[in-house]
Amino acid sequence: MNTHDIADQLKNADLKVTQARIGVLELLHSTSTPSDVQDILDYLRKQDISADQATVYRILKVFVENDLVRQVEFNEGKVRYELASLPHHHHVVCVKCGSVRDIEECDVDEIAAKASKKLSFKIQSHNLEFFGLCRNCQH
Amino acid sequence: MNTHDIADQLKNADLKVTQARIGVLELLHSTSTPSDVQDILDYLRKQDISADQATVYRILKVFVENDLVRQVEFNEGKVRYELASLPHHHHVVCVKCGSVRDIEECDVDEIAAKASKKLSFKIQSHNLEFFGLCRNCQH
DNA sequence: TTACATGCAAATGTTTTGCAAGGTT
DNA sequence: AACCTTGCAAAACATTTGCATGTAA
Repeated sequence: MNTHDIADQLKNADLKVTQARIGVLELLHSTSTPSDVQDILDYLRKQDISADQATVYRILKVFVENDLVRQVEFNEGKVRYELASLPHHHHVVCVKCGSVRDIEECDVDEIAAKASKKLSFKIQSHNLEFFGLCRNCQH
Repeated sequence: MNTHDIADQLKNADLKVTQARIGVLELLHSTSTPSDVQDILDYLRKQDISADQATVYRILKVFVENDLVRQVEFNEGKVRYELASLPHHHHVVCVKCGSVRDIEECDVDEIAAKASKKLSFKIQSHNLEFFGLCRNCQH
């Protein structure tokens, strides 16, 4: 995904194309582990874009509202962000070293459908995270 | 669950029995929605126990380490806590009004087993939260 | 008595907001 | 030009830490 395609992604969502927004999407496109705000600020600084933290939070808010990114949490007391366009998946987080792996399989929709009916909820999304020890940290 | 039983719960975990710890467990026993730290502070104040916030965080840390409570997050940028002794379940969170309902069914273990094998992870726990609109907020 | 738990205060980390200035369309 | 986006500064909220004091066992 190059800068031009990313700009299109923004235009399609009726969002103005700015350096900071492009930078945020670039980072999220380039990594598989969901990024937190600090990751994003560090990346932007390296790219000489250096957006303010308030700007990054506002960008992420707009992106979530426009379904460009999703929020994810790993029990850290802070929110992480990943592209909403990623194929649906879940995460396995190592509680010791923090490494993250993806899981492609997801049979959660059935559970969601049942719950939706039973509770009269209109379910829009779900988060599923696994916690444990990665291969290295098991010793 | 009365105060005596809660004290036993602490003794079984080799933890000293204090008013603040009893209070925290009392609250978590009394509600089905996972509590955040502010909920806990408010509850303790009402009970004239009034623990300091640092104390509450330390209590929760010890409780998590001793498997008395679990951490849960609803994409709020903060951690919530619920009893680990609750039957395994998941949550449905209304993104508009914040109301929370429980789901008892859980077929996630199969997914976990597969992923565990594939990634050589030793999976210890998982969080699954659904987000959507409750019956009232759909209009 | 002894080890652990707490209070207080301060620091650190995360997220939000107001307002003026700047940039995109 | 009009509207949206950003920077800056400050505030609000969430979490952690050091150290002296208090308390359960």
